[in-house]
Amino acid sequence: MKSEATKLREVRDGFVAQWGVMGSHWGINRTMAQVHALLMTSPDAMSTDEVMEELSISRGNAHTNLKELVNWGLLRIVIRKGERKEYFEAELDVWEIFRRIVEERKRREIDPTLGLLQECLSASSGMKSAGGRSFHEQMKSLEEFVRFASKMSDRVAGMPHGKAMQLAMKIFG
Amino acid sequence: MKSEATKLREVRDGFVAQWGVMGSHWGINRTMAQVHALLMTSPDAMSTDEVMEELSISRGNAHTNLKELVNWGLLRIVIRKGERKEYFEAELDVWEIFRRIVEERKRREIDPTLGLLQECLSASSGMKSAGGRSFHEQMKSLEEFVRFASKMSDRVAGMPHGKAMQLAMKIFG
DNA sequence: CTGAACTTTCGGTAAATACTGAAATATATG
DNA sequence: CATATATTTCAGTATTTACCGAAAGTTCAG
Repeated sequence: MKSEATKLREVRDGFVAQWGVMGSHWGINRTMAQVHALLMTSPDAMSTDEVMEELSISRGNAHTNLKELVNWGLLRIVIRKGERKEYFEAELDVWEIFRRIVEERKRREIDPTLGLLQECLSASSGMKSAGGRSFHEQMKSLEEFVRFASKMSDRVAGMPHGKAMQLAMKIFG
Repeated sequence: MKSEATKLREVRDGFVAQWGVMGSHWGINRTMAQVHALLMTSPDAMSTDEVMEELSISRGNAHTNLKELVNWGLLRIVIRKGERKEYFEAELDVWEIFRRIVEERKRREIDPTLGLLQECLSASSGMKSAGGRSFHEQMKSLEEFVRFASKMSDRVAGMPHGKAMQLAMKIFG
């Protein structure tokens, strides 16, 4: 009979591996997603060496991805007194995780897109030809929409969990 | 002095190229994003050959990406009477574009994630150890949240443009 | 200041992904 | 059914992205 600890290790390893696959299906580095999954399901903070060991990856790789996750705000660095090593612990609150991801994706995806659209918008303003005007119109609708989406995602991600749930109820009701 | 047609060609080429860069920054094939940009700003439907020509890409590449965009529901195939070639035209309505993208990303990103979480949830239910129970709890919060997000994105993407705007006003108000 | 503990960087390499070009297949026309 | 026209597939190749491991850099205690 399999011990509970063994079973847990198996299930957790499966989770880590699959979360990595998911990650790569939505444009996130596989290893980064695995590190995140590992720490989200770790009872304790882990050091770079422990992460290397657990995932069988190199120091450089572990380092890069841990730091990237810190940049995303999904991991925190913690220091244990009397030790010089850095340990990493995951943000566990799902709403907080969601907010960080929305914020980061907005910064990386939405904001630069908006910039591009605004350039095209002004570069094509005042064009007289049919082609020029229809291009301008299309840029205008896109720019309006993306600007709007940007504002909305700020709003939602800025809400505390409770407020967001209230709002959600309105949508369902 | 530069003619308006020349200027338009420049601006549009810039848009197509940059839209491609954007795409690759959010996990979408660069070429696919370029093809999409090209057709969104084309006054007329285009054939595979015209797309190849315009973007200087091979037939196979053009074909694959055009068909993929049709799968996403972002392009339609149109047939001109008296001709055997297929032409492609883009969906131009921004709300419609948004809905298609949300739907597709949900199908690819959210649904499989939910499946994984549900497996981990049931595999860890009833565990007695501290580690087992905290793993189960974490899976539970994630599963609840993702299931909820899934439902919300269905709701929003299922709304007609007008309804969605009304709702948006509530959030701002 | 010196050495040990730990972190960061980076050139070379491996793996994954996208693209080409041509052949194979399908479809319409006479 | 023969031919021309158009679409689809795919093996080989090119490009991009991720990873390793060792060396360089940093920090801190003694």
